[in-house]
Amino acid sequence: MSIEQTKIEVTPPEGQPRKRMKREDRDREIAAAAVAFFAEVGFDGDTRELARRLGVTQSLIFRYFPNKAALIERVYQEVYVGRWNPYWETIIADRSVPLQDRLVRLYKDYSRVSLTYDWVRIFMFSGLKGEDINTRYLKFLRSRILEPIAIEVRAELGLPTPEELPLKMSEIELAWGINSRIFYLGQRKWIFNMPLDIELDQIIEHTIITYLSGAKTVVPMLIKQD
Amino acid sequence: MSIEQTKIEVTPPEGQPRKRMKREDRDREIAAAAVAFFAEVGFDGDTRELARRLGVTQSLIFRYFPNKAALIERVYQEVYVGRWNPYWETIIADRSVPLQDRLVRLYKDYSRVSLTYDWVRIFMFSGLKGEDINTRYLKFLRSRILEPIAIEVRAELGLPTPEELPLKMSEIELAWGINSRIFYLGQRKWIFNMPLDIELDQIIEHTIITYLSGAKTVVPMLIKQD
DNA sequence: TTTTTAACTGAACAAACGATCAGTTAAAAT
DNA sequence: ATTTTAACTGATCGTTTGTTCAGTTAAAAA
Repeated sequence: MSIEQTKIEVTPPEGQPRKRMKREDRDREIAAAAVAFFAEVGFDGDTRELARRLGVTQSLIFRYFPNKAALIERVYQEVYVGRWNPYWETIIADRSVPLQDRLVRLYKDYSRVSLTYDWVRIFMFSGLKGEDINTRYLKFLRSRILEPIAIEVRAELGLPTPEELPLKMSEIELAWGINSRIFYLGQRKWIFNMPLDIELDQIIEHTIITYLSGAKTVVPMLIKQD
Repeated sequence: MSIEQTKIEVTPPEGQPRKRMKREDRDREIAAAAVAFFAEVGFDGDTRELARRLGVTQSLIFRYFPNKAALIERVYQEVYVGRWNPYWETIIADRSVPLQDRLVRLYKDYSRVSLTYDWVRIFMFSGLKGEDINTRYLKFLRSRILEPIAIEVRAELGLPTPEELPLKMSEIELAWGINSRIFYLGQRKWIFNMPLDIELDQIIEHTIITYLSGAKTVVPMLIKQD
């Protein structure tokens, strides 16, 4: 599914001139290298260095992408669009499994893609650049993950369904708490150089327990307001 | 305390040549403008544009700072060191006030500085640049805020003191949850362009309630493990 | 008013960068 | 074996950027 599952040879055979590749392969190779490179140094990283890492000349990059902005756009596609797993959306609604287990399973899996070096750093670089792709991603996340979670919490606590009583902003806001927790772990590790002291799986479990026990206290209070 | 409390005139009087300033004043003016400028565009922002905003020539900046790196170092000082409020450390330990109220008060005040445009964005820019100042700040935060909170939670729940039983990593990790929640709000607003749907004060209250009710469930479990 | 001090300017340099293009050559087609 | 195709290179251009410095001038000292 994601690009790095394809084994790509980047270092050229020592001494020998680099073999020519089919357009499609080279295109993917450049895109993959660009993801790794820009994740490391940011989007101001220069194309000569990127070319050097690929073992090709800088001008070749511009034969595959009309300009640097187009290359960056491609990086966004690879990371945001290419790595979303629709399976996550199905886990949440499966009421044959206890809610706590569903959420733990969901976030353990989600964190395997969204807590990678590339993902975390590119998400921040693009956000700081003012790209609207971040806003779009988070709106998507809210509708596909956070709102469904808030709905399941209603059911779990025996409260009215959203049809009977629409979700409050603050219920969804409570669910943001889970994501903020998870994402912050990635930032500590990949941006702030503060490695986690305990195991990720354990933190995720505690995060879910904390969220659910908080929700039990707060949500009934919330839906009574005005 | 912080630099922006001093009223600084930045736009030069129309038409008139810019008045000369005392070294100390100009120094502070440049530093303050640099904070705002780099927060907006990142540390790759060019010094000519910064000078333009100040209404001076670019070469003047280099008469006040030996090079760009020194100017950036100054920005770190302004934001990280200059805005820390020791009062926060005293709120936590005041047992004449209920713990929930202490934490709400602490984080409402803390968020007034750490959820500003400048603070959030510069924190990320410097982190992505690989500066160690972020790591140092977070270690400081952990020792001055998070560990004290974990200690107060022990007391609140009638559990052994840290002298009797040292704090577990996972107890501190649980307290990170509060900060990650707060910081993420700042990122949504100032980086991802996802304005909050409900009031900040309310979110903080829910965050604290959630943390405490989660702690009541999780902490007794944690301190029994090996 | 005159002299001295130091805040400030304008022009310039070298390095780094995105982008272009005419030419080269490996590999596929004949 | 020869031709055709297209992947790739190397050199170069124009801009932007950090940094320097000799000279200018407002304000303080005399």
